[in-house]
Amino acid sequence: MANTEEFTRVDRDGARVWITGALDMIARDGVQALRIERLAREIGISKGSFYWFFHDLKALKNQALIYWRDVLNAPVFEDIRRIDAPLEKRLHQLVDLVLTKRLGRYDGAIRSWALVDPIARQFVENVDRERMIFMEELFLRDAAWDQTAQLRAHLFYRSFIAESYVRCYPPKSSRTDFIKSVTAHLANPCVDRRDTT
Amino acid sequence: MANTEEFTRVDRDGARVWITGALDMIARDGVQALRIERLAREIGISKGSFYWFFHDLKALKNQALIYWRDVLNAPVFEDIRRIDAPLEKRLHQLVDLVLTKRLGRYDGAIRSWALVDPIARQFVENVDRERMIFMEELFLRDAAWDQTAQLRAHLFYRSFIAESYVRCYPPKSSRTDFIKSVTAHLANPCVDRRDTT
DNA sequence: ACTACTATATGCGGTAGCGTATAGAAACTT
DNA sequence: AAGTTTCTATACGCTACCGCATATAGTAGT
Repeated sequence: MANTEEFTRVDRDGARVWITGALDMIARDGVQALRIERLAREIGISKGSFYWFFHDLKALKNQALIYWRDVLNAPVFEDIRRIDAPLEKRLHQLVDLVLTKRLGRYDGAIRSWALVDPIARQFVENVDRERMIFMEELFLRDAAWDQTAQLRAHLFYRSFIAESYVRCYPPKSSRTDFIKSVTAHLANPCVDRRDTT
Repeated sequence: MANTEEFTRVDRDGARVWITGALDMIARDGVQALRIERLAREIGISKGSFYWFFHDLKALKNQALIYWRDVLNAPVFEDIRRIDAPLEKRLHQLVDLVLTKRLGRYDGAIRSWALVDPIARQFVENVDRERMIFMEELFLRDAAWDQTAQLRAHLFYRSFIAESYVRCYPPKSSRTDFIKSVTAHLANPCVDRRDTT
């Protein structure tokens, strides 16, 4: 964004090691802990390599965000769109991809990062927007007539986000139990609702 | 926990300035950014004062967590319990206290902290547990007969948590619109649900 | 004079981390 | 086989301080 002249080397294989390493380090210790030499030690590659691929730490961080957005998120949409199944089944697929296959493993870290850095925040906002368009589409296609579809889509998404930060589940429920309940509960609209007002 | 012999001074007024200042700084820049001298400059009090109240940074951090747990959370329960009203109204009160009166303003920061620090994690887990007991109680009292009460309590809570990290709302909805919808949607159980299986 | 609290000065560790330069390995041209 | 590209390893020089902890003196109220 600021630096238009990016290295052409950032999409090479060697660079990916640095990028995923950076994401791991950020996930473990927070963005502020991400340093070049520290990371070099961690992934077992010398510092010289770093300066061959990136021009400084800022560049690496930027690439990490781009990587998260483009190679860790976008493909999920495609995967889920491809299979044609009822909403609930699709949601299970999504859960599987994001939680058990751990495609969403960096979400928490990057959101925490976004709390303290405007650039990261921008990325998160854009990704959220894209994801929500996808989610709403998913819910609306299944039950276009229902007014609560959008709301349910958002509730579902937020339950996901909260997964990174909340380790508390209903009594006698495991994490997977809970997620299954949420999915089942939100996949179908509520036709008749008790009115207590 | 580790250091049993705490200063008796930590609950004095002067200490509270440091503690809330620390929380503010953590919220703005992350835990790693919290330093004694930096904070002294920020709140405009000299460093000597710090060492009069706390014995080191670790002690301050601990007090910040205790403060968050005991004076920023616990009173909310009392407030909501005191008023006797239907669930939905109570939830609105809760939203008002936590979001507009900003009693939950440090939640995001502390959860991010918990991601990288086991001690903070411990606090968050305990607070979550207490809060969920309270929330479940709230939902169950209103509709003890309903099976989804617990689930709805958790969905509601998680929507809250996600508030710190997601700035994305349904099309043409403001934040308050959305929160109102969520509250209305989750306050009442679903009596009849379309079954598509 | 005593308690509660603040300001300033000092000392100084430490040390992590940046960026560059330079040489070398491995592979693949030609 | 020599040359070129791609990537890695090591060394250096530095330097910026930042930030901790203590000591000591001062203010203000009671």
